[in-house]
Amino acid sequence: MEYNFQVIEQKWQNYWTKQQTYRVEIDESKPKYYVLDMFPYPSGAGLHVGHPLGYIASDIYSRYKRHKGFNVLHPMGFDAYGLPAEQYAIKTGQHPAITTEVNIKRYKEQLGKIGFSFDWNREVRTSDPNYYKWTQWVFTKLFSSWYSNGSKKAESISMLEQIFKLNGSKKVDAACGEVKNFTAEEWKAMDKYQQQEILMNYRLAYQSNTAVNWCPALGTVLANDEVKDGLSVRGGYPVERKVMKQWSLRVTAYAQRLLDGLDQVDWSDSLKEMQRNWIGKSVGAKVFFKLEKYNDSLEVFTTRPDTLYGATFMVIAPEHDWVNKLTIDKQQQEVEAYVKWAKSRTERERMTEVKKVTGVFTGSYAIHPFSGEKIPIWIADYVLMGYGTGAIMAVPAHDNRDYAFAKKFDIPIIQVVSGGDISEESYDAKEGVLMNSAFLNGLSVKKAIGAAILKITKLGIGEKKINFRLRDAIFSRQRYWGEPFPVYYKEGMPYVLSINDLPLELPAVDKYLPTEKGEPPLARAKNWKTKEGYPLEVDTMPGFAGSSGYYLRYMDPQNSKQYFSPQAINYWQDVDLYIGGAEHATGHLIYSRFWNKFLYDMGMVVKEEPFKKLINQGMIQGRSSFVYRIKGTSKFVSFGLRNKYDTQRIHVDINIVDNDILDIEAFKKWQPDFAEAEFILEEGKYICGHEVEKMSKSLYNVQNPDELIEKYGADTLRLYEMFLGPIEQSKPWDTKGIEGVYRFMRKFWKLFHNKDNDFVLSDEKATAAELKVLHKTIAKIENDIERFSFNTGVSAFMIAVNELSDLKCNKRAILEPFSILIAPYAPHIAEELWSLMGHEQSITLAEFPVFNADFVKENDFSYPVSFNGKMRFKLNLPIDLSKEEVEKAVLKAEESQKWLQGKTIRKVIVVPKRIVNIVVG
RNA sequence: GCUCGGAUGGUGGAAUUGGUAGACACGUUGGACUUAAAAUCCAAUGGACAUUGCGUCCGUGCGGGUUCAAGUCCCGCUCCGAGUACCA
Repeated sequence: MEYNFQVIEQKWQNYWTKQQTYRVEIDESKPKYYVLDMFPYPSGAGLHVGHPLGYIASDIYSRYKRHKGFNVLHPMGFDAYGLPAEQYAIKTGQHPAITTEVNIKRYKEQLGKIGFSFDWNREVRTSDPNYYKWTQWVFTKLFSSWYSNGSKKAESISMLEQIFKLNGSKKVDAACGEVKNFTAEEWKAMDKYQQQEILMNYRLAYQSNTAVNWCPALGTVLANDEVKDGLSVRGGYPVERKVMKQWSLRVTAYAQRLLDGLDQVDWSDSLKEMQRNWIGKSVGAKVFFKLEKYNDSLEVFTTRPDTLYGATFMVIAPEHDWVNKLTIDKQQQEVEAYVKWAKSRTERERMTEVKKVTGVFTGSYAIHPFSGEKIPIWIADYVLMGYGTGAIMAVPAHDNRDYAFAKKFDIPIIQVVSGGDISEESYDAKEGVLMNSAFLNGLSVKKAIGAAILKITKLGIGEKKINFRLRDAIFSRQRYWGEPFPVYYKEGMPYVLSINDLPLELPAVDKYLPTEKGEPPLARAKNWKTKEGYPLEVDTMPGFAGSSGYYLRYMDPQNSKQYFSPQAINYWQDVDLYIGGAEHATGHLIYSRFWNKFLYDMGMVVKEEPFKKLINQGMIQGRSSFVYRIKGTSKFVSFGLRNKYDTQRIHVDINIVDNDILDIEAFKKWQPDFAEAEFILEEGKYICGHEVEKMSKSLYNVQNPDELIEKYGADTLRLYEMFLGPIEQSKPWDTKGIEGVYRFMRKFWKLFHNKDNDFVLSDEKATAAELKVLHKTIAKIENDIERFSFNTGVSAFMIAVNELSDLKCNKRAILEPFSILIAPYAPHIAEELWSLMGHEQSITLAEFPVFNADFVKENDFSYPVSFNGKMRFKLNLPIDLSKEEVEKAVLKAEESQKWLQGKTIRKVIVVPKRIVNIVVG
């Protein structure tokens, strides 16, 4: 039989489905291994060749681990909530669930054709009530928890209520919002409403007033990238900063643990660094500056308490609570105008116009805590309300932003650290010796920081403080297509539903738009209230809600009583290998870790970090093709001649270009405009130009996997995607090279077949040469898979098949183990050959061949002999010669004489089994 | 600006610990087979010089350095990619 991949692949895909080959259950007799892919959002466009890259790699690894005796959990599911389906629903009125269902079906078909070893019994979809029941449930748990800095973990709110009842708030060290201290008596005297208000400041899922980009015309909150120049990208309506009541998750409570956990995981340095920057820990001090006119102090955060004597002014953010309090009458108008202007700017604008220095004087002064001098308080939008206290002490000599501000508004600049020329620019480095700083003079920066903190602590005007850049995650969306919050309101206070009332299913609505009053779409639902008649929350959860804990649900996906059973978590523990795109570095991968740490505190999961090893697959870029039209004509000129004319470069569909040569007839048919096209050719061909760009429909460079599978088969596609290059590297897709892999597949097939294409294997004993090829390859493949070097693995197969072909080897003793080696990469052909060899069970169950070093032992080593570092010739020598013997043999060798002639030997370096280098002069 | 990656033939890439640079493919060229094409097979293929052969020199973004030996280590640059952005 010919290598008929279409028949073979169909046959085995059916077999796997029918036999449930990849179904996996807890099996205490085997070690577990959990391989996870980042689950996809099922978009309407389907998969392109870039999507399966990571899935193929993880599939190879999963299959390999199975051959190695592991019980492998390798599931797949869908991140099914998302904006595109909702937008489509708004446009067409079709329920997003229907769109999503259709898209998922298409995704599963496409995935099925590539031959993945997913256990589809464990599929999860975030939009499935049986799944989001547990997303909602975790939310209720977060709502009922607070974070104790003392025990460094989440504790229950009822415990906190007990503490308040007994001791008041004084001794509670919690990650919380701003709360005024109260005594036990005061607590007991409060009414339920007041108590709930206070508890809200402690909950890990809490409601607070948060500034958002509100677009009244669209009736929704927009993300930063949905706003441009103060207008909505969609529709161009005005957008304003508005404070709204929003649910948030107190991710910041876990900042330190999120940072510490990075030391325990096997992730790339760049990814860990990204997370560290995102968490943004900075160590410094909080310092209170007394106000001149009030018996009150302004709190600031600084990382440079050593430069306190250089503080010549203070700045508060335009949103700061004390703007009114600090503004004197004379400045009133100016301040109001400035604050209004600052508020009209979106965060994005403020970011992009970094260089613009703006600000206004309040007219008030603070008192310098050390020198007692008056220093002016300004308002400027380079100070952000969201970080630190929204107020700073400005040290223009040693901070470039303060410097620019002081220069513009003519504020004194006092140098307090030696080094740098203050007349030109600020000196920000943390190096030098203190000056102009009274008791700190002469100290190094490092020592001065300590001394300054000691002093402010003694004076009771501040203390050491750690700040994080990380912000709590806003968890509310005014959208339809997301998880409903399991929350109802009683007398205006939010309460969560009990587990018996979950899932709270997404209700039907007549339209997927906000109401006329500007409420979110859920407000349109009929009877959107509890049994008791209390109104339910109308916001929904964001995209990252469902993806934060999906890896846990795969462990026990059908459990209707629990998120997952204790047996399941005790067996599967955590994800051993996680493969996905780097775009989730700071979103999903922070939220998931937070989610997991919370569940860890609850005693529900057994590992504090969910993802042991993580690999970021690179992007597959497109390779666009171009034609060159002479401007104003319908004449097209070939690539090499394009500079002789005034041309316009036009993207052309890569499907009508082969090896940069344009299919002219297909081009004419491609678009009506080109039907009458004329061509100026080179050597009778139209050569296209090319460039690497992102893969996109609009650039006509999208390669769809279905077409390639149709033409070459899934095994070839799998091999080729791996052969393209290292998994973590971005690389252009180029269909050309797939032919080489396809040739290899047929060559491999031919090893098992004679000239007439009959399946023939010999049972003769394998020769030493054949065994050497096999075992060399076993070692190489094993090593390459273990270090995730899948591209070199493919070339090792090619080398082995080339060598076995040269040896005319068709021996079962070699080809049987070889089939197992290749099975993780090319499972269909491996199954087919395996069954032709007479096996009745799937090759999936076969044990990985064991490497035997005896078969690859060499008697000789071909020494490269260098003179002054330049390789001149090779000399075959017995492998066990000593250094001295090698040296002797090399110097005696005929080829050496030419290089030694008339020279003195200065040194001879012999590295056994590596190299010989002779230094002559 | 800051942080993290990266740069090797015409192309994708290999070289795992400092030890033969360019594995394996693609493409190209030539040849075999064929009426012809496809498929297949064989050979050549980093550059320059020399081609009568042995060959010789140069070569991993650029400039230095360490070393018997550098694609790999160190210092200084250039360019490209990703992330982030007034974080006090």
